[in-house]
Amino acid sequence: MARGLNKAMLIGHLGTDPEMRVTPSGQSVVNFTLATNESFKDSGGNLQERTEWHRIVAWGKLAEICNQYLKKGRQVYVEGRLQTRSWEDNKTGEKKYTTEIICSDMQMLGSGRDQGGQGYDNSTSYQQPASRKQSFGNNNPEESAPGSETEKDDLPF
Amino acid sequence: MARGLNKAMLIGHLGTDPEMRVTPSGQSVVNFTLATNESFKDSGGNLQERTEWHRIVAWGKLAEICNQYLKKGRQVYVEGRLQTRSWEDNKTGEKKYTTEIICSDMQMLGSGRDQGGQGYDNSTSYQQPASRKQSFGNNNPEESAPGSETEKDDLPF
Amino acid sequence: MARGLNKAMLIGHLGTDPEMRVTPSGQSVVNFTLATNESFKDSGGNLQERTEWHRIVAWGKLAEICNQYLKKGRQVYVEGRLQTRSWEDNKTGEKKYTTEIICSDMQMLGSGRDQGGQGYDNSTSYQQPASRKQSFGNNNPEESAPGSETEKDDLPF
Amino acid sequence: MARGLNKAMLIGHLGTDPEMRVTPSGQSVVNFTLATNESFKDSGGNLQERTEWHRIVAWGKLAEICNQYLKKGRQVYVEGRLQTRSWEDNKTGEKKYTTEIICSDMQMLGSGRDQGGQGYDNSTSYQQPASRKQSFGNNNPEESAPGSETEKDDLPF
DNA sequence: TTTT
DNA sequence: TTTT
Repeated sequence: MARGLNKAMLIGHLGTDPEMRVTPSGQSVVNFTLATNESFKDSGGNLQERTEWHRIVAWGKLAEICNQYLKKGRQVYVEGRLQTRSWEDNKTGEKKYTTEIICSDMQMLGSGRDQGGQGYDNSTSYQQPASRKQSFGNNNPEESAPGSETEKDDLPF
Repeated sequence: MARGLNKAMLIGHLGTDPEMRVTPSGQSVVNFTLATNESFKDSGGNLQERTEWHRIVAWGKLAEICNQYLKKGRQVYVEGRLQTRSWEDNKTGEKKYTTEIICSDMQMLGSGRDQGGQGYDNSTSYQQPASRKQSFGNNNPEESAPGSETEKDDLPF
Repeated sequence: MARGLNKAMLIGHLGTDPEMRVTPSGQSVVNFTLATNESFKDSGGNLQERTEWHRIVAWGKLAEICNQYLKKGRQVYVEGRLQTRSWEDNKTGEKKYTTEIICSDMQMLGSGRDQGGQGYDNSTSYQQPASRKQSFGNNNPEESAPGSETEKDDLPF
Repeated sequence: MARGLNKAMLIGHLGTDPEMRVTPSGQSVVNFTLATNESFKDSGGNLQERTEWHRIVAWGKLAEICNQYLKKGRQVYVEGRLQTRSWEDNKTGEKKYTTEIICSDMQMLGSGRDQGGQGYDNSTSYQQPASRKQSFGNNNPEESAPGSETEKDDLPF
């Protein structure tokens, strides 16, 4: 359960193809960068553009889906939580920090035609289970009875 | 899975105590209203206040927690999806519509001392599982190994 | 200023062309509907689809931009606040309620090629000023010095 | 105007009193850190707690309000955009990166009684103007109109 | 009434 | 460095 809210919501384009790896314990992780663009006027009244780059991390099945369907240039919606991790620079021994968005929901936007798409279903989205967050039963039990196989399928399409 | 985003996020105070019922199939549902307040200046420059009322619905364990811990006046954060349902007015036979927020995440805010609180843990929050939404594995499998008992407990405190 | 949070965030497709009108006081208003789609498995394990329809309202320049660039079928991101207004049914005299999203930010998504697009810049977004909300100076004054003409232009493209 | 969405939403407690400074050009800036807490069960099924720390930056009037009313320990809602800036470490000459949330909306939560509060209006919130974002007129001019009946009903149900 |  |  969260005690406090920690949420990031982004719409942007992938700057790189997703990079997939598998942890020693056998879990899938994917990393990619996402650019969000913003225009503003500077103090001289000239229209300027700023691009902000975000580091996205996804785990498990969501990682696999990102790896399979996302490509550099693809427009996506990403929702997740902010996480800053520290690591030691091998060369200097210094402690460094990186802030990442741990993705819990991803949606492909647009038609995918000019996005390097090759026949995927571009309007599908994917959401992580809330199992880590101490769940409290079904959201709407009229739709999904106890014992249904809802979560046992691997892929929804 | 969502195809598209449908999200509401509210911070406000309960206008009523939660009302709990159990469906014929044995599922818990809770309803309450939430007031969000906004101030603005009218065209005369005078500060005006507007209160917007929202109808909140929660299912399952989240319903039970709302029922147990929330009281009229309590300040909460509510996240959910918008849903408009129609029903027939018994007296006139007319079709009517109500828009509700189907709650998937709730957090109690503040210290609870002057909120009618009687000893509850005011900083706990609760989130629905994403089981209805075709999940894809654990959010961060390093923390919650396959086969762990994460979701088998009833209450997180 | 808001006292409380009242926010809706949607990604969906327009179900209708925007309908524009001008109020007696000369203000532009636009209305359109937005569909958000969600798939889920029913208790029998079958994939079901649900479409939720939302009523979107935009005012002022944002209304004009919606009117000019949006078309039925267009995929957009919409952010706004929930507002329920009541009106009297002319035929029955009954009081009725409608919940709408008062749009404060809109973005066109995708490439626009197969969306009825006719040469507009599809990646532009538009955001309402916060003038009604008791503002407190510039967000980042290094970028927009006092006295700059930031808000005097009508159209950003 | 944004082209793409870049939004962070946080509810947490200040880890430090806000630190205010004034830029050479005379603009106010405030910095503080915000802790968001999350509980989860580890793979052994034990309840663990994680605290995530966020660096918040506010400009202009919003900076002044944060400086005046916020204190270490205060619970707040913060909304803003993610921004990563780089700087050179004086000692090592290395390039380093920091991700901050440029605050555009802030709300004090709770009653403020045990939060070091000294008579401020604890339920006030503050929102930046959207002047940098190329605004398009009034959000809802019907509300600013003298004598409109829009807001006179109390309860919609 | 949208989209895939 | 916060909070419960």
